[in-house]
Amino acid sequence: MATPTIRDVAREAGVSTATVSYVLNDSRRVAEETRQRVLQAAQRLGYRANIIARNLQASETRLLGYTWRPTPPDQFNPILDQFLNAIAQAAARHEYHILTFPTTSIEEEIAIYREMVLTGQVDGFVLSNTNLDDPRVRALLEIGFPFVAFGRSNPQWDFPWVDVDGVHGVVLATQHLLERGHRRIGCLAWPEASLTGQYRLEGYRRTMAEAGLAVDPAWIMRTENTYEDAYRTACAMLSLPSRQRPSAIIALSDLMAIGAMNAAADLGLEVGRELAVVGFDDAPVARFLRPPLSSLAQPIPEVGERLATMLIDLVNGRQPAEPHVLLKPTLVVRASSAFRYTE
Amino acid sequence: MATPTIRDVAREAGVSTATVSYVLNDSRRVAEETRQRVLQAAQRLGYRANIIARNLQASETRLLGYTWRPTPPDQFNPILDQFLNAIAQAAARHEYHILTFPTTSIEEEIAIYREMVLTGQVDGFVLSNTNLDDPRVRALLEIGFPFVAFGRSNPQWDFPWVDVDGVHGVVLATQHLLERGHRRIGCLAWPEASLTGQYRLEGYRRTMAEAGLAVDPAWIMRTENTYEDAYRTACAMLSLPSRQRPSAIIALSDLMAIGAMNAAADLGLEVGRELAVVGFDDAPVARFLRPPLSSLAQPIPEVGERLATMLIDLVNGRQPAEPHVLLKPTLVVRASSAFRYTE
DNA sequence: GGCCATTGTTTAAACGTTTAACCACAGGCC
DNA sequence: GGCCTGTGGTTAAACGTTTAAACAATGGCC
Repeated sequence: MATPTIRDVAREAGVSTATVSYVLNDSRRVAEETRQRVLQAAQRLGYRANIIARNLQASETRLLGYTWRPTPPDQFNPILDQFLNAIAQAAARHEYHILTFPTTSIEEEIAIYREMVLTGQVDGFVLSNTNLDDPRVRALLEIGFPFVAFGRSNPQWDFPWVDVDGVHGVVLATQHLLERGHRRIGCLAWPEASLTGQYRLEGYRRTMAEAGLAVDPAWIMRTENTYEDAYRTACAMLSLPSRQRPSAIIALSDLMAIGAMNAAADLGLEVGRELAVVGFDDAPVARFLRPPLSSLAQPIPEVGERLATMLIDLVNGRQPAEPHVLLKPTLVVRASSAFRYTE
Repeated sequence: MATPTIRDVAREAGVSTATVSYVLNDSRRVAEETRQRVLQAAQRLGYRANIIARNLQASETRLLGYTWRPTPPDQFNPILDQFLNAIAQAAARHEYHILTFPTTSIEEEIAIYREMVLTGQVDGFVLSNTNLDDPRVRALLEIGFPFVAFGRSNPQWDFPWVDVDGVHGVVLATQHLLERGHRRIGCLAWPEASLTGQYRLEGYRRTMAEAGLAVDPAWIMRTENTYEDAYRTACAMLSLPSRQRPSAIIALSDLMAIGAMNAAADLGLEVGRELAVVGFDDAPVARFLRPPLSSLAQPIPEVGERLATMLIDLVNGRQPAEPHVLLKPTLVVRASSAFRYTE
């Protein structure tokens, strides 16, 4: 009843364990007749090689570690599901699996990385949500352990990453709004410390400049990525005198976009007619909002796919073909910004 | 530079590997002086026992497997984040970790379970989203491998599960609506095949019966758990003649509740004044909707916590103290149903 | 017939732990 | 002095693979 080992198969086939291993892994020439005997014996016993034993021998785990901070109740994580799935799927294709573990702070996260490296629990790590001078990146570079990151960190540091081009995304959004007739466009941005926030804001600034439009400083307001903050800040922006008030708002996340939409509604402004709103992330719920929210969709499946294969390359000592990948988001236009705006 | 093994520590401390192991695991009396020498040697070398080797020796993996179907684009998964975190956290407390892997169908899922059991890749499984006569439950019972399920399946089958009491949840919701003056209450339900759907609907039926109210068959409409279906179905329900039309709708999920809210809006009915809507799951977005959506919150952290500890008990051959746990959801009342209704 | 190459198989070490079984020694007791 | 007990340590097997190295048998060639 206990699961059969390679020894059982060897006995059953009247052959040594080495031969069994060679047959099953196709790693050496074996006489056809013997081959068949072994295969049949394995089949009969329902034998499958034990993974831990194999891993010990190969001194690898075929596990990739991933952790993320649990989402606080005033936010939501629109991509975890897709992201996790994408990396797990790509990993599975190479017979790797994802090991998830919870962490509550960056410090704890780093401590656990160290511990896992030392105990040999995983072969590499996937980081997400990196920031400027991210201490996790620094730590892993210093340890010299394989990892890849969803997001950039410090141009000086050489490590493999995949990121979504925030500049390009917001350029698309801004151009789209300009096309629809908007001239006063506001941006609900993140604190300056956020690298992702910097890129996205840059897209806005650049496009406005190229269009020859001056940006009123009151049109750029920074807040934390929470609904409440975004709501309050949008209220402030929309309470500007009517000649100064933006007719369109780009929010750096869908969560904040929802805050803006609700602020507008509470101030008696109709989103989709008097005010345009565009978000970022294309959260599943964006389609279901009233009006449906335009948003920048990140190619999360491809991000995950690329990260996983890059990491597997690294783990196996291969230099990834493209260690820095910048993918383009696509703008999904919905009713919140589809209308033509006229003064 | 290579990570040190127990042999290195033994050499460094001038002692055998057995002694090192005994000291580090506190599994036998060792003279204090030797103990210190070993501890210091280990410290000096930064030694940590290799997990794979330990696992091979103990023939365990300290991994718990979990898989879920990626959410299709017309739905969302409001609890994955929390759930995964809860089980990972509880598991970590006992030095277990979660292994995630993707599957695209129930059949594939079962095949992978079989494979993982045979190759000894995990010590047990966490199932979620179980249904009546769930084939996964049947397969794992037949294999005789440790698992726990979030959700019930077949009263005849004896297996450990944790579930949220759907009957009680919808009883709460229905009572709440009755209290606010509603008499014609509709229910957006799931296809009959859904066990969870059966329980929830039962809560509605029971409460209506206890209140002595006859349920018009047109008030119960079944659809798949998608936004589009829910929207269409809600339109149908709200297009009933005004004396027959429900003044309140209980939807079996927040996704469907959103469909109902939008249907109402499109038919010119004001949710929160003319129509009450209550959902189920308390998705993060429920708070941000307009009006904010009342919903039944599932105690997901506790579900995950219980499941993980139950599974770890099982894996270690202990009978879980409570193998069947039914937790109560709580009703979160928000503006979508807080108002008092009068004809 | 001796030598060599080729083919097919086995032997045994290795991966890094844990742990049962054994051993050495000291002290106490008769 | 012999025996027993307790203490503190070591030896070696085991977990289940993979794989380098050794070995045996066969056939071809000079």
